[in-house]
Amino acid sequence: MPRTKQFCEEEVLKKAMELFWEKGFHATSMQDLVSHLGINRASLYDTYGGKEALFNKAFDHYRKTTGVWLEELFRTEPSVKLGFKKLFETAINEAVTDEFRKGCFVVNTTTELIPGTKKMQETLVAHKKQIENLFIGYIQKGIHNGEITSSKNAQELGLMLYTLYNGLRVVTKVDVDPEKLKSVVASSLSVLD
Amino acid sequence: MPRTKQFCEEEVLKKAMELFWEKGFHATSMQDLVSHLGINRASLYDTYGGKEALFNKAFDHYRKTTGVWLEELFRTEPSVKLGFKKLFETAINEAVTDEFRKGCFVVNTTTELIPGTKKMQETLVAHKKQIENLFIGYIQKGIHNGEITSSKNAQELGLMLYTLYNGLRVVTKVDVDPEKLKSVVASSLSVLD
DNA sequence: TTTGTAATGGAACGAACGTTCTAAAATAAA
DNA sequence: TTTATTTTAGAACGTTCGTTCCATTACAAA
Repeated sequence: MPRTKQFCEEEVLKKAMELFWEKGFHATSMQDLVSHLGINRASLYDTYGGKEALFNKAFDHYRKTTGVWLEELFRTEPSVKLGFKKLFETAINEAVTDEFRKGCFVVNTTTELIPGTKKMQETLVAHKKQIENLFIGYIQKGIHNGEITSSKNAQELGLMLYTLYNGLRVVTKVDVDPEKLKSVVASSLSVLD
Repeated sequence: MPRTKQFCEEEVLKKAMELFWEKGFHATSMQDLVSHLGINRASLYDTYGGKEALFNKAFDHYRKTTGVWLEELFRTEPSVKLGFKKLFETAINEAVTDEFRKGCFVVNTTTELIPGTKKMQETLVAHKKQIENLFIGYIQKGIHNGEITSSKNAQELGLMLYTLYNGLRVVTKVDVDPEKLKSVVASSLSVLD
């Protein structure tokens, strides 16, 4: 009696994510989505609900995949300084590579939907806390390792690097000079010495 | 024969600026503007052109006023480190004070309209260059003064502080802990030592 | 092969969009 | 006061918005 789905929910969600990521919530129309997702308008509403519900699902998908990626990076890279270097340089390389200059979906959503969307604000507060804690935990690991001087304040360093990361995601939307930015990253990470 | 205007163009522009600043380009409707500017719809079109033209004028107004303010700050504050401290802490205090959490109009516009608006992209590239050069020039002044070690790279420091500033404008839209952020700023500015 | 659900294309909905227009009211200059 | 222009309120334009609905087609399970 139950039937098998004839399209892959996650693949469609990924396409929706990329569209919202590139154009933002308000500038992306349902017609845009219908045109690009490869499924019918009615199926879209049946499976994901309306525009806002789809956006939230797409946003969650982004958080999940990038979160998993970041945890993996921090888990497998023993050198904290190198781990952060990889994170920042990945962002730079993404900016150079991505022909659409989408930037960071979280940053874009933060500046577009705050103020105004209370629910999203809560999500973004939770997200900030989550990523900040990942940063802080990783730095603490470095302190325990002896890689980072134990006199350093992990919380402060974490917030600083998180802030810098957000800034990087903004300035690289305007223009990218990978060499300059990488040297900025390198010298910024000297706060960990 | 020529008549005097019956409303203050700049005051109206300022109101438009605040609306676009808070809600962004796409989420601000002409009806919103008509409702808040205090002038008639027809006058709005006559004086400022359409929505896009009004947005551009409002955006230029923001650039101009903040640019003047920043130049004044850098011109009158002889201690470079203190000047940057004031700049960053002003952003933090603004985030605490502003009930609407508008953030930075330039950052908001960057993430909303890139990619997609070629003309705006060019404006934002010019803006980045302008502010970066202000940063760099100020740092160079500090190097000449002897406040900053002459071995430092002014360009790199400028770009770093500009990036951090952009990041600050993003993270403070999500939530604000002024004390934590001020200590982050303080320790970040130790790169100038 | 039959059966019931999934997916489709496309029409249709009311609402809101940016913009234009008109005719009346207000007001500064002559 | 007369005159010329600005400002006004509001209707109206065609378009697009998000959403719903329906008849048809496609297809997996029985």
